[in-house]
Amino acid sequence: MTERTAAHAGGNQRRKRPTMLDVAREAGVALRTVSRVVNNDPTVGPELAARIRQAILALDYAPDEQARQLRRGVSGIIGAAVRNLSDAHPVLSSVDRTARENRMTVLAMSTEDEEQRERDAVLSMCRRRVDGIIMEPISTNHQYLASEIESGMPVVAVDRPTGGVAADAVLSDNAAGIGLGFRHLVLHGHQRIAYIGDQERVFTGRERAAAFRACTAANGGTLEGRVHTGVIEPAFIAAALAATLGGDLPATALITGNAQTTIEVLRQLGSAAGDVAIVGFDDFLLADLLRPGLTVVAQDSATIGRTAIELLLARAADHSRPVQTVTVPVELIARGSGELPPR
Amino acid sequence: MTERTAAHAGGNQRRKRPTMLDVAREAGVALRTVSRVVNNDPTVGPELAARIRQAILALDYAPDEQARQLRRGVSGIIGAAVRNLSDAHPVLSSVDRTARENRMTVLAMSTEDEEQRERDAVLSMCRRRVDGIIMEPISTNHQYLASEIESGMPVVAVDRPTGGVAADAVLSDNAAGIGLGFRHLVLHGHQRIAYIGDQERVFTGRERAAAFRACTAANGGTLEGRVHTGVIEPAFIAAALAATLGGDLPATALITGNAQTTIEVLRQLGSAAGDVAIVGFDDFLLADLLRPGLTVVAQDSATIGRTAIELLLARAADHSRPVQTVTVPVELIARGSGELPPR
DNA sequence: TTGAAAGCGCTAACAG
DNA sequence: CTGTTAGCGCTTTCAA
Repeated sequence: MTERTAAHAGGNQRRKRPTMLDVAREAGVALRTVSRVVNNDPTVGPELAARIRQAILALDYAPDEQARQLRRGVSGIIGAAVRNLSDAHPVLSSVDRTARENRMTVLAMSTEDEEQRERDAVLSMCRRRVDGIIMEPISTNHQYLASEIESGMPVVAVDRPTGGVAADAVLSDNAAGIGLGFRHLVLHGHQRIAYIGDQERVFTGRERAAAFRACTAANGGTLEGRVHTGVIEPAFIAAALAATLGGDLPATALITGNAQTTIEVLRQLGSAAGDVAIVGFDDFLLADLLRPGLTVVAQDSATIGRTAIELLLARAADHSRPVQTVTVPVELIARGSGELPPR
Repeated sequence: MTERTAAHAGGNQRRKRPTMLDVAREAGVALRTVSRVVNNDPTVGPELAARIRQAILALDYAPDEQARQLRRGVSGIIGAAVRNLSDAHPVLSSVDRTARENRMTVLAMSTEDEEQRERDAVLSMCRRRVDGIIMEPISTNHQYLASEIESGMPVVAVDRPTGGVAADAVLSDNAAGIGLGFRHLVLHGHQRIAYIGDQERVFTGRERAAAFRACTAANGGTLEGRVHTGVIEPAFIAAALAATLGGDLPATALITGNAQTTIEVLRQLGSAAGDVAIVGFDDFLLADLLRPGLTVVAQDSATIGRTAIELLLARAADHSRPVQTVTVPVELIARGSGELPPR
């Protein structure tokens, strides 16, 4: 690591920031009048307004949002507690876009899938008096939010519902997604289909596994050795793969319950990935560049993010509106891996 | 999209949030004393402190960070203006982690590679009085930040330097990275190596293209038709690929200047990707799952993010310290595509 | 050790 | 149309 050091900092002499009062003095008017101009209040004489605007430019004045918002009681900030900031996070991106369309900015904090972190993040957002919170719940119990919600903090859960308190939520249609994948595989000749996915104490893991069981039963298949749920780790995936692909009647097709599972499965299958049909839940970048291309059940992140903001703003506008859960459709994208015939 | 609506919102009756004064009254003490307890000031009698803490719990009081920070003059927030929030953004993740280690939170805004958006984002962060700003510059001129920097706002540029104002910066060693890739390909027998990358008005595009030219020259090769820089779009990539891989003496190896270029190149090459050796600048998720695995020059995002925060905090602590540019080493990761022999 | 009072920078009643 | 006067919820001199 190389460090190149310049002669000196530009702003050695730290200039004091001008306040609204400075502008008022500069323009020879009262504080209130400056405030009016800053807020585009039309009830200011045109020449006075011009003089004030000139003073603003001369002093290079910019209003202090923190102070303004303390006074007005709104922050213009929406908090987003998401699982992580590093992986592709299309929902966060959509939230950000929609927030900006509504002249709000997003304060994102990552929970790293830890309950404690979720709690810290969300409560710190509350203390910062954000105008609302969008969260991907990690905990299953959100009692700690009860008093905040009661105080009028809009909270919208995304991907999973909250537990213990009523809050608006935006969820993907997990059951339909599994159904899509399952039927797709059956249509391509598969009868022995297995499922590998997240632990069932996680909401999505539970919903998807249940849907898979229902599909299998409806299709007249056996469930024995076909459903593997657990913490996504190499060892678990290895065991699940051995169990499903080994034996007398190995599965000819696999449904993987989320992106993390899919990726680990592909990694472990290596060049054998072409031997078994795969439909993955969740789309991800580069899934189309794999060979075979990965067939996925894709969530509609854009709609999810937009809907979350809409629910949040609706609740902020009307605190007594009924709590709502919106289910967003998913879509199957065929790219090759899900169309492989049984072998 | 299905909407399920519950009977009624929990918090129909919006409860007023308790203030510090409420706590003081509840505990029968002065406001100041509550403040002391909240800030862990040891000069409070133990039993009084206990009584106050009890009142805090009873009222479920949480201090208003916005007010506290207005008064103290710090916000506890670091602004991060990054190119986007959706793609994997390892630097943002590292910034977030390091910020939290320093008890600060990150306000991330995306610039979407637009100069106007960068300006809006950064100036809005300034108005919010964040404690410092980390930015991936899009513009080449940052005069608009001069007065803010002069007022003491710490600004750290990441990936590219600022223009027109002196600010700390953290950059990857672009020249070394290109050198690593180039030598790696030469070592594997390549003499006709081409470069496809970002337009040269972008700092990194310029640095990497220049380094590639220097390497080629030092290696005694021709530059004719070997360097293609432009806005990364399918048409540009198609033209570049046609030019480098067609003709009498087609290139046998490719260096791609950034992740976006690499991905588009791979997409267009399709199954022909195994015919030409490729070293990509920038690592990305799943690069190891491609076949052949993608050989990359990887930036050290963790170090970049951590260093950015460190520079920011150092400047916040000492506004007259010299401006510094830190160059972070890169690393070549061989996965197959860069080890293909010429053909 | 505790308390009263004065602001941080701004907006919002209410007069003139 | 403009100015005066109170605060938003908190920290911080400065006395007691």
